Amino acid sequence: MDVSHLIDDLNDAQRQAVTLDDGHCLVLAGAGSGKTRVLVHRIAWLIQVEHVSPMSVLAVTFTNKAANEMRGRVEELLQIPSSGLWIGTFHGICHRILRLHSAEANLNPTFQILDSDDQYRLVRRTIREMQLDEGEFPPRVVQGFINARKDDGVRPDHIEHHGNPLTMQMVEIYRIYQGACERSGLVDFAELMLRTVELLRDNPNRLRHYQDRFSHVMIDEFQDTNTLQYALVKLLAGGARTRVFVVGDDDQSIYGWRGAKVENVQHFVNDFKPEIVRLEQNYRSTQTILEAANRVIDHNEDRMGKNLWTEGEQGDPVRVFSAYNEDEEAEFIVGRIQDWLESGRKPSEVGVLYRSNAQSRLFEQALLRADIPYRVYGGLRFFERAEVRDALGYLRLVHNPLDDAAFERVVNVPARGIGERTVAGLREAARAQDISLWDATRRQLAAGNLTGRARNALGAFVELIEMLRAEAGETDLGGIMGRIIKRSDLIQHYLAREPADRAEARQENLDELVRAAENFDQSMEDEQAGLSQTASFLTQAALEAGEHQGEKWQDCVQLMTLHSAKGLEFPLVFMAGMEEGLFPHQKSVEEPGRLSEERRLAYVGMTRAMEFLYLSYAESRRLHGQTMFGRPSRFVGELPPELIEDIRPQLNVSQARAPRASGGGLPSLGARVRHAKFGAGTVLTIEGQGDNARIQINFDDAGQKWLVAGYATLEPE
DNA sequence: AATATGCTAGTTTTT
DNA sequence: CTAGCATATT
Repeated sequence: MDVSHLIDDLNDAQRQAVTLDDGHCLVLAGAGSGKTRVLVHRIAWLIQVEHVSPMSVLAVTFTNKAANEMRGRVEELLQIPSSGLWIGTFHGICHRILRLHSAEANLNPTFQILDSDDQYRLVRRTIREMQLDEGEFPPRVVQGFINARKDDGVRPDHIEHHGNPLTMQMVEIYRIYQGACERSGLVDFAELMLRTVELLRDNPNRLRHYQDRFSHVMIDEFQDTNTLQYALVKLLAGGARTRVFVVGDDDQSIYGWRGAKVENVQHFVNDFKPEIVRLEQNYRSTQTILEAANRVIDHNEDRMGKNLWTEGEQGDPVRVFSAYNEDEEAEFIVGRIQDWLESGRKPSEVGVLYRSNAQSRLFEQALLRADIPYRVYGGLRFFERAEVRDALGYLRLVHNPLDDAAFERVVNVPARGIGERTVAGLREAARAQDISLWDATRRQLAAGNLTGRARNALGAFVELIEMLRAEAGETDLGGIMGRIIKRSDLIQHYLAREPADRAEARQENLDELVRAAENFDQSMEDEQAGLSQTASFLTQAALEAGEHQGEKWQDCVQLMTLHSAKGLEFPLVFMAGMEEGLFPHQKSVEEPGRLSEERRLAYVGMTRAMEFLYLSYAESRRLHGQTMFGRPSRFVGELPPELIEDIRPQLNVSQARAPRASGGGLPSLGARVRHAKFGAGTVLTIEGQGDNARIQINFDDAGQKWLVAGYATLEPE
């Protein structure tokens, strides 16, 4: 069989990785070095050349997008459907394993996935039930605590609280929250992983089964794995003949704050003694861009070491623009985009990257004024929208009466006169008898424990759900979904409560939801696992929240955070807001170890650019309602001068705009002043007027001080 | 139960 | 400044 197509267009390093015929492998894949290609060709090579059964290959990614792309490309290369081959996200794979062995995992066979929004609600509910102060135990923080413990593989009993009462209380919330999940048959995202690891750890037979089955385990974006994911890899790789092939880039590890452990790359080297292959040839960017990115990342310590190069052109210098303020920065960028479009190139070839979402507004406004189409990444995805979640809440309750989270969500949406007091009574009854809210409601009704209004309202609600449940038995998924939306009166609810355009958008999304249900095709695996059509649909809604914005692909300028940009590429890239405090973010500067992650983020941003790269910063910026004077980001300073073109050389703030402080009156914002004791500094803030004014000054040597104008003697410098 | 007002905090995100 | 949330009011 001719297999040359599998290796012909690969470079030496890529080919070495693809054809490696023994042992484990770590591919250190630089940005734009063709790592997906290597993974895909590796899988094809194993199957076609080494005659490995597709059943024996497990390929794991972090996102559905990556999994889908990999599957598509494998099928394209092999020219056959990739049946038997397991390709999926960590969570998708774990979900599958848990479905297959729900009994051994001590899970209700009809368990459903609790997504972050419903997890948050359940955690908040738990805190309230425990009569704890939400100020002292913010649900967000507790949710993060629980997930972080789970990501570390830790159950409440094993958390070291060192007698710290706050920690002990959080552990207790974790415990009670977990109990509520179990009773309702709900599994959160982290739990999918943790249960699977526990299942395999405590079940030697099951473990051996998977170890025997998977002779090849491949992991994408290995630098993003957390403790639990690494544990899973180690378990699966415990089999004598299992070979592990991981691809990653320590320089692109930007998710440490959510539990990713770059150290896993080093651990992998120590634990598995893999062959290490470096992919350093880049097929994306110009020499200049790569050199600049290399020089920035070079300031980090403890790297595995890697130097990107290209056979491509030198290219233009990296352009650095120093704007007077954030408005001028946005104007500049939009002006350059206009030039780009006038030269005949496309909006979709442009990426505007920034550190935090709040920065998008400026660019949205400026692009709107210039009438340039744009798309902002982030925000809610289809299955995360409130109306979709509300409708799915009904489906969940219809499907599983034990699902208290779903019950809470829909019992009074739309408002049907079931108030907080009524629901509180139901919760108490449910807890007292250790039954679900649904059963408690039915018993309360049957026992005649409820008074007039509440009884009628709850009676109608129960009737509604039971009617839907009866109908569910007689029609298909699309039919049920349609009836849920019709009978629940959700659309009326939005129309009455919200402005027309908003409500119409919700209505369209609900129509879309019905269409999605109608067109839903259950996978063979789900069917074999004994899942109902509805259960599959709900699972997919939780596990794959859908496209961002759900809009059809348009030719738009792409606005996104640096984090979202990972994995993407654009001919023209702007990195905006390159200021100390903003990027690197202040919080990352303060916490040790976080700065190098910020630098990796800068590296990720720069390596998105194919042809042209602009970095810009504003000398003054309104932030939290105050005008701040920042310094350019240290990352700008780390660029080699010979690769840079300064579009506007940085001016001293006082020369640029600010009139000099004049005797008598108040100095201007940004003015340079001199104080007898503190020396020279820059005026940051002025509050009030005349002699009572308070002036904040950033002294070059003494740091930031607040002074009162009437007492402090300030000389213009 | 829906609306008005006041207060506070303010990175990054996938599953 | 402003969005999101909690409390107060009708």
